Amino acid sequence: MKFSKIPAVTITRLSIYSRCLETLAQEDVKIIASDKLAQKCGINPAQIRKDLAYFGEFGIRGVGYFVKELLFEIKRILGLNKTWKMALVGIGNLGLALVAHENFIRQGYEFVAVFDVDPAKVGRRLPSGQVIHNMDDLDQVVKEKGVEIGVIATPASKAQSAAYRFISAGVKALLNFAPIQLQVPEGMAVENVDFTVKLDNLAYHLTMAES
Amino acid sequence: MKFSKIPAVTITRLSIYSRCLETLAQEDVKIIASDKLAQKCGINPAQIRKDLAYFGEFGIRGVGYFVKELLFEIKRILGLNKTWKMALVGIGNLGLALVAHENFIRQGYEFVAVFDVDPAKVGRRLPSGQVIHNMDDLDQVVKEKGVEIGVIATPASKAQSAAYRFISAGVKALLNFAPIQLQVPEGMAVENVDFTVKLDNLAYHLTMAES
DNA sequence: AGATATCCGTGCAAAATTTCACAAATATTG
DNA sequence: CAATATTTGTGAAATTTTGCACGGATATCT
Repeated sequence: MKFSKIPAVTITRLSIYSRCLETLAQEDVKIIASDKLAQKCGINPAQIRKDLAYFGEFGIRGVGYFVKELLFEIKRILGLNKTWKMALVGIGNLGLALVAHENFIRQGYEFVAVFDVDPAKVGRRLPSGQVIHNMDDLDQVVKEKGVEIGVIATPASKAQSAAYRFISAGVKALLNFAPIQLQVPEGMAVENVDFTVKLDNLAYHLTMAES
Repeated sequence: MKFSKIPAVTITRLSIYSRCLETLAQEDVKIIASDKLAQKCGINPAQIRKDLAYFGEFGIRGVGYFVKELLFEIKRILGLNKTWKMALVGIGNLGLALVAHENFIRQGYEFVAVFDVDPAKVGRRLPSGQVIHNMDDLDQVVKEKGVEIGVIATPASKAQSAAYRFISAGVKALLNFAPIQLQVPEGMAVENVDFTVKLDNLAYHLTMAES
């Protein structure tokens, strides 16, 4: 299938389009042209049409795209017509904030289990309802609850071992907040959310702009 | 100035190299070849050499790179030989977690001020020491404290107005956690940290892998 | 209804990025 | 010290990604 032929950046942009379209739908905009959508996203209009062309024809020439229809199609393509089950490892400041983040649910992502190594934390119940499990139970809990995405919010030093746990429990997708490059087997999907890398980009920009 | 000729991805990779090198330095590794470093970063070795070549010659043929020296040079290039002053808008779960995140300080980033619109929060002091300011004082506080990077951790609906505040206070770099495309004038640097876009990538990957 | 305007889908060219492959420099071995 | 082994820096090729520009389809206006 086409899977491997579609650039990762295209998928990232689809996600951005879907967000823009959601806003437009809320504003009760019915139809939008690629030019207008492009402007909102800060992207070239031809790029949008190209991205969509990988998956089919969703627009009407001389008219544009029906907002709701296109939104639906993009969500279908991305696989957002279901709720994805996530498990979190690392109940620190960041972990807590993530679990409490109500955006996830709205977007179709749900934390069905949380884990920590700290015996003092294990057994406690979070405000959002989840009981903190021991890491040793990860394999079992992941299988019981049907976890599909593993989220790692541990310190860098513990991230790789958390990843191994998820891998051996059969989880195929990881969202990693630890500032480290995870080693994973072929076929795993790993996405890194890395504040400091982004900050470094800003620092560089500021430094260059000065000189 | 070469600034505009250097790809953004190169800067991102430099940041990743610096992290790997820091680990190596801690492990007391003195010298490393581009092949080994590449393996650690999951990047092509020629890519590393090309990236570095934009800025000079840092290696020794037949030998490799001195870990500490290369680390120092990369940090200098990125502008990390100083502490950058940040201000945060939005003291929700995420905002609190960010301020508490001790990694930032270690990496040379410091929150010197925090803001929120909620009158109930304004005036309170965070565990990390900062007093929560009113948004109306942003301009003044930013100038007093010499804020260089604005961090936006508000809901999407408030993010653009927070950005405007920073912009008119003269801040030239923004780190945006809100799931929205900020509109900013020419010359501003904006980096988005976007969990849901990353999750959407994972969802797509999992969906494709099934079929 | 014909003329004009809008806007999608897409072939193709341009630009950007990655990767290869090798000369040049350094180190090591016999 | 010559021969062999490493490993960088880099020109050139290969690949990927972006953007232009236009045919074709739809709508609107006179």
